[in-house]
Amino acid sequence: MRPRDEQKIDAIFAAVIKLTGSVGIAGLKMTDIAREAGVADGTLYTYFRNKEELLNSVYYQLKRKGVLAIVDGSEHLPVKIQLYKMWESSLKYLVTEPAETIFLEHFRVSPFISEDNKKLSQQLGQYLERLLERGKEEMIIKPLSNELLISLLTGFLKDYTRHLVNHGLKVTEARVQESFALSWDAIKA
Amino acid sequence: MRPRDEQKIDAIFAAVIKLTGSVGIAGLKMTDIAREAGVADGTLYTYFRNKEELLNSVYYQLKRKGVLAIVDGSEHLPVKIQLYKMWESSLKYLVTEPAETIFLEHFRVSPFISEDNKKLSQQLGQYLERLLERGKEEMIIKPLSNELLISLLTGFLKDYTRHLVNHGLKVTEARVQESFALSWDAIKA
DNA sequence: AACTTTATTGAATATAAATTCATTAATAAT
DNA sequence: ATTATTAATGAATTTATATTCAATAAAGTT
Repeated sequence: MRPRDEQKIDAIFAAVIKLTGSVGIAGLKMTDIAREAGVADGTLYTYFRNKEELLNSVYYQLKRKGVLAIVDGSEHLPVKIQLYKMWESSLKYLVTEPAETIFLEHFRVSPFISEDNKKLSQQLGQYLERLLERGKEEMIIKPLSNELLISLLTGFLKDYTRHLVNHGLKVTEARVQESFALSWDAIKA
Repeated sequence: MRPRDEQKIDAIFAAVIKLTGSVGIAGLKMTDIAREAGVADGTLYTYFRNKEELLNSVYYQLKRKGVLAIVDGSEHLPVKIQLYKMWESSLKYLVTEPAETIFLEHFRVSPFISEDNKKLSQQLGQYLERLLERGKEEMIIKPLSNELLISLLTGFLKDYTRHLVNHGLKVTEARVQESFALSWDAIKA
């Protein structure tokens, strides 16, 4: 028997993400995905039951990947240092993969998202929450709700990323420091 | 001759925005728009040449409205006060009309947006820029690029809005002050 | 090397959605 | 009142897109 070519799945995922970056979820066509991935239309259906399942798979995979890209094993370092590392790795990750962000944001509000993936959206992010809690205990972070603090960090991060991407700017050490300093001044006690 | 019922245009716009809030641009169907607006499918085409033109009209109108909702005539007041007023009115506006935000964000990356509207996206926002420049001259705002400062303000604003909307929270005076204080601590010199 | 099984292809088909248009209903003008 | 003109309707049509499937190719098994 002939085995599946698992690389194809990666190519298909990459195609979905790349195309979403230019035309959004609204412009995604199975034919275009297939062409971009270098496979025939029908091949998409040996790996995924239908379009909905394909997109939900991409979403699920990106969510997992995104978390891993940010959470590294540096739990012992001071809060501010850990935050800085997260800030840096997030910025680099998001600027490298801007289409992924667009996919995640658009898919969450689309007719395709499954109930399971809707729940997933809310779960993740506990790592950052624990870090902020520690900062509050140590009195170096303002005693405000995590939601407020996280909105500032992630909101700024996303918009700054968009700015860098739109202007073709690199993530330099200076830019990481400059932007992190802004965030830190906001949330520090 | 029979005149056009201009109220219908408003109903159609409202329908587009409302539906986008639940299914995104990707889930928008002309039939659904018509039903939600209380008109027949064909009626959509007496007001708009096609779907693309309809959506671009909604986008254009929202852009103008959004600017007006934020820019009031308080140019003589101190920078910090003006920023606070903008923060407050923006927050109230965005929380009241969350679907509008989704429409604007998704439409910008969609196969429907026209070249004219793409340019429009970039233009607006000079009011805020001038205000920040004034703050820098007065040495009360950090001497950083407007893009960086604006990313922080608008990014945080959007994410905080989303949080309030998702949790059904009201825009109270306390929440406006609390969130503005975070922003201000970030950007102040 | 022949056989079996499953992947792959892409044109054909089915499905979904946008758009049209013959008909009817309102409104204004005469 | 009657007529003229344009809006409004929604079923029919067109167009776009998702999905299927018969034919073929590739890989493993004997």
